[in-house]
Amino acid sequence: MIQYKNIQYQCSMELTLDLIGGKWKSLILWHLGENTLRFSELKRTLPQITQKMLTQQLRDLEADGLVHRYIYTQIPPKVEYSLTEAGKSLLPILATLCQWGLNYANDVETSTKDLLCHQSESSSLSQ
Amino acid sequence: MIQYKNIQYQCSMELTLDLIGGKWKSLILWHLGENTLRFSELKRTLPQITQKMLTQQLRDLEADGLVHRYIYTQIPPKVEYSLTEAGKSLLPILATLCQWGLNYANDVETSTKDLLCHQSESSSLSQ
DNA sequence: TAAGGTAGTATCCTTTTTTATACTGTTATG
DNA sequence: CATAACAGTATAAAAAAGGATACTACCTTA
Repeated sequence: MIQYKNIQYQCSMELTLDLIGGKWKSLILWHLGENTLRFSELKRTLPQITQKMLTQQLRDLEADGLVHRYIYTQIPPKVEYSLTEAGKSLLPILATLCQWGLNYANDVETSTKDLLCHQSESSSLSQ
Repeated sequence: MIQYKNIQYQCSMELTLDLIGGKWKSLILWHLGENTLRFSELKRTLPQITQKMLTQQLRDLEADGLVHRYIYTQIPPKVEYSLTEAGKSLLPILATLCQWGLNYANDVETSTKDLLCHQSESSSLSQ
């Protein structure tokens, strides 16, 4: 049992999911791990995300103290996003998750190839 | 760039998220890490989840080879869920995530207390 | 006969998430 | 003047996720 922002969690996993779950947050954190990035740079790094989503997720991450937002008061506007210490502390875990996905896909790929040896036409992506 | 089930991922993090993202999957995996569980036991472990969601997520996890489903052909029905090797390989990472959430909440709790000592009106993040 | 446990489906509905589109205001460039 | 880049907002709509309820089929117990 753990509490954060007036929410009770039976398991700290649920808390973790609230902080970094969803389609974009861990991806954003991951890409900010390499560099400090401006809004538009981040947008280009994640071409699929919409401006609204990017703004929203960054605001959430900022409110949870995982991302820092630095506004240069200049024109045209310049805003830089970087990881806080808390955000940085997640990087090794995200790296492990990334690597796990890679290994997983390779293992499946390999065992799929074994199967494909017995099939006549293997490459089409019928969908 | 990585591929799985005819989907292209720019980053293996996205693949990982497809496999274990969402509100329930990592929670289910986490609870199955301790024991093999029957459907109804799992349901009691996660009281908030509906039968439909539990069934759906378990089917997804099974299709991705993370969970094994063993049906006893008996009446009343008995179905046991357990982690596959791939599922088990995730446990250490989930444990780390869990621990990270715990540390995070404790740190925030502590620093919030510090702040409150000095604080009459300083907290508003006007924006 | 009725209720309860088992592991689900089926259907409809609500909520949340995500997307699409248009728009703001400033400066610089052509 | 028109366009583009910047960092967003606002609004509406679509899609996905999640929830509520009822239902199946079988057996056991009362």
